[in-house]
Amino acid sequence: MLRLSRLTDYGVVVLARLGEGDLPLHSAPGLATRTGLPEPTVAKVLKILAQAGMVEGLRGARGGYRLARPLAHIPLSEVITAFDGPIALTACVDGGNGQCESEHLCPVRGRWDPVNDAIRGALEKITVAELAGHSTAIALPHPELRLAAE
Amino acid sequence: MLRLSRLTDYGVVVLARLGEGDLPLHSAPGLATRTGLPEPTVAKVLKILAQAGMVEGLRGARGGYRLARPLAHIPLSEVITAFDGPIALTACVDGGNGQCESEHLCPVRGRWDPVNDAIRGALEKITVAELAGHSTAIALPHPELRLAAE
DNA sequence: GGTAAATAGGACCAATCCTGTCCGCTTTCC
DNA sequence: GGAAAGCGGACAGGATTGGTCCTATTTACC
Repeated sequence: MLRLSRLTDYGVVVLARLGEGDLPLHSAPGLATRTGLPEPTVAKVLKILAQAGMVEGLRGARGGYRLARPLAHIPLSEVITAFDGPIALTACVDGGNGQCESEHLCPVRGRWDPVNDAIRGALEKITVAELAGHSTAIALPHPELRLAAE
Repeated sequence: MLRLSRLTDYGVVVLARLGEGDLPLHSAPGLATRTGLPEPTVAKVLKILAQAGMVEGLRGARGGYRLARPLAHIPLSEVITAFDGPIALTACVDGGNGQCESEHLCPVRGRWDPVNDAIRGALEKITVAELAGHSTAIALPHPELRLAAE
């Protein structure tokens, strides 16, 4: 179904909550109650977001997480990459040196790259702010996501 | 990794081989040897392609499969839909009535639709012929896959 | 008319991947 | 010094997918 992992979905939701701006700092337990997600899961999501540099974690009592950048500067592609790894539709991507045993027989060798690039490009153009909907984002549907050849 | 299923990948490869045009008819065992894929898998792929109307199966001895349409008329989105189901990045899509228990808490409710539409649009624009590369396709990289806002 | 070859359809098992959770450690405020 | 919170890793359960096999049906050839 071309689905991205559930963690990625959670990541966007958590980021959106973090950007709601009433408080600059949110704790993982607090975010858990506000999102309706289980607390250990939210903690895991925040850890991944912190490692990827989208949020900053402040340790110690009265600690918590805050956005490292405004949501409008976080492209969706970055969230997906943090949780799901590189954005690519097939396993045989970007180089793909000899890891496919039918390589010499494969008629589509290397042809997937432009497709992957197109998907990547689309996901780089939309930001989490636009998904959250409470920002300076353009109203949906996104004009920049329409394709040139239409 | 935003990957589509391996079967889909096989589907494209098998379609590409079917379109190589030397013979109009190919048997599943024959395609298996020509693609380097195990025969039962190729058979399964062909059955799915036949159900989806992209290839036609001719039963009986001297039977086989042939393309129902030229590859240039088979968009990549159709192959993906046949193997992986509807093209959507998240589970909460297109309607999504009450199947998400945190629905009332979710700040990104319904916002994914334009993203999904953009991906769908990109995958409808490219055909299997272009992936196969032996056709009347435009040379890569595909100009129609570039986004408008660049 | 019989046999062989090939598709059609479905069921099945194994393996992989993902999810969700938990633990111990470190840091910081009160 | 204690409590609260983040950090890092490990781990088991479950769902999904991949790959295989079996049987029935159809058709060409002898």
